[in-house]
Amino acid sequence: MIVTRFAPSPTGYLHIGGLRTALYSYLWARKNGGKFLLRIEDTDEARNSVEAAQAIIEAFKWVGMEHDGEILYQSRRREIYTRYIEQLLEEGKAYRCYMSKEELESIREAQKAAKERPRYPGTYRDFTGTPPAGIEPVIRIKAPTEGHIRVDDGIKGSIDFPVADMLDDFIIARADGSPTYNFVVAIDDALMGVTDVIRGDDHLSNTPKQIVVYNALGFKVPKFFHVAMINNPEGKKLSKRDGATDVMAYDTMGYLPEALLNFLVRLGWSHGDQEIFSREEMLTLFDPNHINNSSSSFNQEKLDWLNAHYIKNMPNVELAHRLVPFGVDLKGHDKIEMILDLLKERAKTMVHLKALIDELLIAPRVYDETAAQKALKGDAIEVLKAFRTRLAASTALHLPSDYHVLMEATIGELGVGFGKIGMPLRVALLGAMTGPAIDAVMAVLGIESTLARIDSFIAWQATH
RNA sequence: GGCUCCAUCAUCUAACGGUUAGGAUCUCAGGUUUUCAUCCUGGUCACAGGGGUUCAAAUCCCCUUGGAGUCACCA
Repeated sequence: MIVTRFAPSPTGYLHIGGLRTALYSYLWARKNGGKFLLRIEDTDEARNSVEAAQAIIEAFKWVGMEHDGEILYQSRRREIYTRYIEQLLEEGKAYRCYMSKEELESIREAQKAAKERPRYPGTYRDFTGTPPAGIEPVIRIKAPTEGHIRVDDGIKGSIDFPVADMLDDFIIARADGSPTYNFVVAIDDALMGVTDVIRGDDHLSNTPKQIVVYNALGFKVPKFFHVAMINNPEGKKLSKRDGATDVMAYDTMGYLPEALLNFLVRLGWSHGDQEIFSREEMLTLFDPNHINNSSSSFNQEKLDWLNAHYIKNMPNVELAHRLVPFGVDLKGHDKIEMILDLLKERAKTMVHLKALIDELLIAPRVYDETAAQKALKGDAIEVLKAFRTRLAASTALHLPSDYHVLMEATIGELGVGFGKIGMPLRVALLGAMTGPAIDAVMAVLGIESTLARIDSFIAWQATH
């Protein structure tokens, strides 16, 4: 069985890059009928863990991703780690190091000055004498001193890390007894039964250390997939300065979770030429072995395009429902279908769609000057008045075509072109030169509102 | 600086050594739309550079260059 996990450190919110690796992990587990676990890495900053977990759960909920089982908090697993530390101590695979921070620091300085790699020299590795007084020891693990550690990565291939150039006897427990990251990660992954670790590229150089721990404890090393980072449009690492990195900010901005997920799944992974992936398709097609090995840049235009696509293709009932959190309540409006059909293909985001709905449903307070000027050329106002008269005399108009007939009749009577009626009407009803088909706008507004808007405009132009 | 990773259009990417290097976003030009948007059609745009290996290289190897990550009693 495939078991994956997402193991964020509690920094406050779910990062867009984190969501991608979480998504990959989720898809891979679910595709194989396995498990997708969640673990909070709060060995150090225990204070934020509750909020962080909630923020992550909230984001997971928003995109419709669910983890299996209970959330694991590393801060609550101290005894487990302590037990393994003691085990390693007893087996002679780890040892107490009494070197003071100051001494360690001066050694590092000397090494740097000599242009050597800063590393712990192994002073207490085989120490048997009496330890110096007054120093709380840290626990170091005995790492190999030569040869290579091989990481078989599902994305990068097989990588050989030369031990001499990158490892030393690293600390697995601090002076206060608390375990360190690389130690607990390996233990938890092993204990949780994680078979496939899908995580960010930035953990690649941690992997040899974790393998040392796996080996010392006799655990089976999982399969690793190190996904390259997401860069900003300038090609640099994505940071808070690049605008939205918080997943939930995309909700606020009016992005649909399915669009964001589709965008992220395609950012670094592909399936031939396919661009649009439903949840079901992701689930059946995703394969971490086809993840691209180079880093990628976040590009807003494509997200916008995807978002527009999902808005456009969403059933109106569903769309109306999703619009509620954005402050749009169309419940009870008898023209919901017409309104949404008219506007959804013009919206890039839900926020945009709300704006479009408001523009349609709320009578214009101001008229675009240049638009009005253009629309009122010649005897346009007379045409508008003629139309108004016809409209006032009409009853039972429902469809756009009903209003269209009325427009045709007006210009037929006056012997003018369609533009003579279309433009003035457009400005009168919407206050601008652009917008949805004008007959459809009238069908949405109904006779009363349409008349009112025309009258307002006529009154306005009389004073201009 | 050491170690490691990465390198195809502006961007996301395809290519199982043999293709006129394909698709998508963006952009541009047409068409549809009384307008705008959508939609449709078409165009511009890429194998970082240099060496090898091979009948044949975007693809394999090496070097250069350029990016990135990481080197803690952080995670």
